[in-house]
Amino acid sequence: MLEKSALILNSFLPDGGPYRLSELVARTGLSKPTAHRLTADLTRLGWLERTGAHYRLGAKLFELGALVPRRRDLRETALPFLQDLFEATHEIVHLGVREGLDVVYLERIHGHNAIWLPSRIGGSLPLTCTGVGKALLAFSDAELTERVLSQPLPRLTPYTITDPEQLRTSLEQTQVSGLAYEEQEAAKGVSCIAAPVFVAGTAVAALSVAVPRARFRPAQLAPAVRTAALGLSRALRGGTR
Amino acid sequence: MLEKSALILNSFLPDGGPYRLSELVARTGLSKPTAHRLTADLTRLGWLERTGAHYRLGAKLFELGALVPRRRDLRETALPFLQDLFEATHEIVHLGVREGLDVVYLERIHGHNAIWLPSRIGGSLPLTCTGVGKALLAFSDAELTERVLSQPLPRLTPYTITDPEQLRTSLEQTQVSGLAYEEQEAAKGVSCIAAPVFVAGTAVAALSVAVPRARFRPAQLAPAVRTAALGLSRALRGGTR
DNA sequence: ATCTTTGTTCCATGACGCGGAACAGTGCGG
DNA sequence: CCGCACTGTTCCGCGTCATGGAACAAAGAT
Repeated sequence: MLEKSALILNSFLPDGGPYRLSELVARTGLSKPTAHRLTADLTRLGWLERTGAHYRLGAKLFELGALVPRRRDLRETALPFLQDLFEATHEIVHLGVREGLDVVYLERIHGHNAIWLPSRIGGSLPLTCTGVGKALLAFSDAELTERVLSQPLPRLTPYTITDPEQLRTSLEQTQVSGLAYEEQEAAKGVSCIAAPVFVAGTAVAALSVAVPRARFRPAQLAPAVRTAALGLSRALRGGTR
Repeated sequence: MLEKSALILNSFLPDGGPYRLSELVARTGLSKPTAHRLTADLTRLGWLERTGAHYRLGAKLFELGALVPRRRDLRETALPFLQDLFEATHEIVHLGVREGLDVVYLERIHGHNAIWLPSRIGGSLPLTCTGVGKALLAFSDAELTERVLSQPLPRLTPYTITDPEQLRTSLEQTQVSGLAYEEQEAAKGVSCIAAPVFVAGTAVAALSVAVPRARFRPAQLAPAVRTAALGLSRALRGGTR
């Protein structure tokens, strides 16, 4: 019952629908009457919304999701630093954390005419081909790095690094510089520079700036990203101090 | 089963816990074994998280909540305008929509040393004592206004307007000016100016700037808020045009 | 050390979730 | 205009699994 409801709701990942009843049946493997009854129940609870034949995730989930402490608290204290970074660069700014072998984005702010990127708030991407992901991976347990490098590296663009050794040297470079670079590995034509956020010696998050390749100027961006990451690290350590 | 799970999750509103099992039992009215079993199930699904004796809302809800189309789409197209408004003012910027007799906040951005406000992303406040709420109410059906005015107006501060006639004239003023003012009605020491966002003649959202009373300069803020609201209106109407 | 509160396990009962099947509504193509 | 295919909805008998009282264990409190 609960598990079947979770099947339905999870079938909206990663892009949120909308889906018709028969599509949900196909995606979940539930029987038609069961899916029908459950979608009706979920709609009454506000977890789904129905317009005509189309089901979408419901507003109640938005309210609950915004309260999730592990996400909300970090996002809240990070926001001023993300704003600083945006104001300094006027490029797309990300905040992300690690979840298993993926990065989950907690925040993503941008201005007008923002270029397309696969990153979404609440969405996940591989650690291996994103700026935020590489910053997190470079400062995680060596054990995790080995696990990631030992399996095939997912490819998002023709420029995605899929050779483990090449990725390893890239990670080693960020370990010495404290900055992760990513060039067209997640989206064609866009490069990215990221820095980890440390609390008690472990990288708990990372933030990044994504820039169209044409106007990618690492020398300008690096100090801004590093400054924001250090500021956030300090804020997380010391409370409001 | 589903309903009881919803009882548990909803009992985390409005501030997200954490709660112990016995607190959840008290908040939901469920029996102890049932609550125990359901929290275990919800934890397996990632809808709750447990650290020691404390339950919190889980990361899966954050992922699902971020996908809710009715919230995500509006937030996404509004963000650049909210950034403009923040950059112009460096004060707390809100985006909200109406949900019943409340306003629900979709976005809330701020810088360092932000003052305290009761508004939270995903949280709701009365339409009657918030800038965003008054902007929405002033441009809704007269029927809704009458319904709101006919019942006792909730009070958040000593300055909250609780006299229906006083609120009515305030709403009439915003109808002619296109701007809603709120002075210490939601939080002591903070004033707010808001403007509605129109699509096809109806106010679908509103955005606002909240400012410490000491440096509240309406003449500076009004054009910025109005400009952002008009820009967002146009963007919602015309797509990317 | 005793009492109180909280968390966990067990189990007999029966409520209700389940899905096959049959029906109704919708849209498409001939 | 009619039939066909598909989707959505209702029905209902079966059997599963959720339910909560009770008893037990663990953790604080006095």
